[in-house]
Amino acid sequence: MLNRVILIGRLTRDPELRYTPAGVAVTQFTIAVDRPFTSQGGEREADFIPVVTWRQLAETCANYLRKGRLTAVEGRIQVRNYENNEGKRVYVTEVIADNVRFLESPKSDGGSSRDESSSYGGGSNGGGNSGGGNRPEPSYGGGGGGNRGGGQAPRGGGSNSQDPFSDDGRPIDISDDDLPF
Amino acid sequence: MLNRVILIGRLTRDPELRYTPAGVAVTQFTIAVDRPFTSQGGEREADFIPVVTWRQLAETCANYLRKGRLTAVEGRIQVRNYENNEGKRVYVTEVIADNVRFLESPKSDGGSSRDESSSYGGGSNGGGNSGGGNRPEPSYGGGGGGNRGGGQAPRGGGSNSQDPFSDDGRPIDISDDDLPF
Amino acid sequence: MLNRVILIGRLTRDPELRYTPAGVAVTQFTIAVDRPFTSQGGEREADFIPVVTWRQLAETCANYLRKGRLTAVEGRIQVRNYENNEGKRVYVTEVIADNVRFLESPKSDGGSSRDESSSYGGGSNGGGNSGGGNRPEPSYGGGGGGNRGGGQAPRGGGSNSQDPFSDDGRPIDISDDDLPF
Amino acid sequence: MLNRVILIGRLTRDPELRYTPAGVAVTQFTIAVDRPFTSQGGEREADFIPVVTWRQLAETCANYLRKGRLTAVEGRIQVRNYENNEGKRVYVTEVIADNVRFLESPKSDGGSSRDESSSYGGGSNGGGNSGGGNRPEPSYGGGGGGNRGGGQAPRGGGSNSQDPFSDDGRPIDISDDDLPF
DNA sequence: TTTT
DNA sequence: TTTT
Repeated sequence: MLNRVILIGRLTRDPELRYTPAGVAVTQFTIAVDRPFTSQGGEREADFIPVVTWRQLAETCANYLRKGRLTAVEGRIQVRNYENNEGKRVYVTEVIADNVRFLESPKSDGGSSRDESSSYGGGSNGGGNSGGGNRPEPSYGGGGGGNRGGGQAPRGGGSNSQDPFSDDGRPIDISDDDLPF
Repeated sequence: MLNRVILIGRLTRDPELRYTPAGVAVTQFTIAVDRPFTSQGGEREADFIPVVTWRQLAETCANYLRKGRLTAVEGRIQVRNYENNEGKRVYVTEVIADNVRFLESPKSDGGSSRDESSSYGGGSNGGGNSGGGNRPEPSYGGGGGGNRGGGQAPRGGGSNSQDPFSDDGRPIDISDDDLPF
Repeated sequence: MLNRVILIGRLTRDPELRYTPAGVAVTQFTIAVDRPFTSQGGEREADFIPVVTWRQLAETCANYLRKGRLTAVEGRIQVRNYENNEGKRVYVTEVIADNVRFLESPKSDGGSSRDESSSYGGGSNGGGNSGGGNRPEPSYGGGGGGNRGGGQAPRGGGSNSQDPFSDDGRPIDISDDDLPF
Repeated sequence: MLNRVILIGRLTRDPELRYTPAGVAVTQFTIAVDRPFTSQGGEREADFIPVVTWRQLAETCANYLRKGRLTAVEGRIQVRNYENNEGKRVYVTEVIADNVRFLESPKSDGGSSRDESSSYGGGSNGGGNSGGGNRPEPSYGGGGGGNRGGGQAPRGGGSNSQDPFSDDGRPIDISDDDLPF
């Protein structure tokens, strides 16, 4: 009846934008959220939490988020399941985001995104607010918005039995005929 | 850096209380949270979200929560992983709760409460931890409290490579020598 | 950039439904939320938090919420201000709800709302989902939904300088020419 | 029974640290949170939300937060009231924070960081609580932690009937010798 | 002005 | 009285 999640953490990789066969944008990324305590060995551990965004928000995320960027995510927990190729049911837990806030401006202007991401807050921060190469930046430095009560994993017409995110690379094999948003 | 979850839903089963070898109480249950929209076929689906509580809160939950009961859970998302017996890494996502609120009072167990038991195919609470009726109830009808910034899955001294919740039945195979709380 | 509130508590009074001059429904109520600790004297205190809902959600709340009812509210904090009749600026903090969940069914069917609130989980639960007297009930026993990113206090065309909730009784003195939702 | 708030916004001023007569640290600040929509006139408005922190967290906030800094706040809504000097009851709504995250590092104020200083009219934080430059910074760029279920208005020995923030006055006398990180 |  |  109520399902709300708020996370602040850093992207572990650049986001992945795909399109469903019907052309709906889906972006997937993982954010690392440090745990509020240290482990036995005194190390700070993190939880790596998969996030999914849909439609307009998916495209904004794909455009503006990059590996290492500090990000706030608001959404709900979704648990979907599918049968893998060994006939075993696999459960996948993701945060379906309806609001994403970019807490860091890109700043870098010189390098590739590899450069940027390898630094993790370090690296050359030089050069004002100017843009990272070829992408437009949101005026506010914030972003997000979204389709609340809406965003969700599309349920395949016939087969829900495949992980839409398992076959990286090409258009995902899901149907989106009647997405409820 | 920030990781907060709030859920309201109903227990899919009676909670399971166990103890680590060092005697720390752990309770696991799953709550079903209806999605805020209907599926293609017009059915209302739900997410089944695993919840873990520790220590005092674990014992309170084991005492007062029952299958079908409407419950609010506050906590954080934790993603742990272990290697299964086929040598494959398995990821488990759970909500580590630090606050649980009992939104329904037990009402009686003798008979009249048809209404109550009809939710969730209820009825026989047989086996396991159950045994309705013989437990004290919290005066307020609420519950919870907890160890924030604390609760977490204990990380085994030597082997983290086993799902502590996979072998239902006997004392779980985890070490808790230095639980950080 | 992010503003989210989740509350569970009980209505201190029946909700008040009004309409703006342009016919937009607004419902105001206060929920009492017990504090997670006791006061000096060992008494359990509560915060009394004003909640505002708009449009469809306002009407649903007016129809189904009653004094004493346990309720979950999701929304954002809004601080508005106006100048009172002594020329002094007054600040009003409210939760603008976009999701409200009814955690208790009405149950009573005979009596007044006084009767209702005194029962508290008691009373006859008989007869499935059947309705409390003269009002339709939501099928699920839940309710809510709403206009996220939307709901907000309408800002008066000319004068924002009056508390829209101060003169109980008749149509509120606010303009809603271009409510952004 | 449940009361949780999460905010991300910017400090409108430097935080104010004080001590209760019994020596408990209290820090107050306001964060501006942009609304998720624009007003009639197309302007982006904000809510200005007062935040209170206690004890260790108060001192950390006083040490590391500054006007303009992007900050995440987690806590609960508290509504207190007192009688003002005209004998009228005044209601004050604040967020009592138990977790504060510093989303922007100070970066330095000495020289190189053009980028940084240009964004906030940086540099001289003149007067008040400031003292730029001479404080250690948290290694992670994050901060916070706190006393959950704890943070609360200290209950004065005799009179609770006074606004602890009413006697604004002069610079406060704090030490930061033993920062917790 | 407050709910249970 | 407000931040960017």
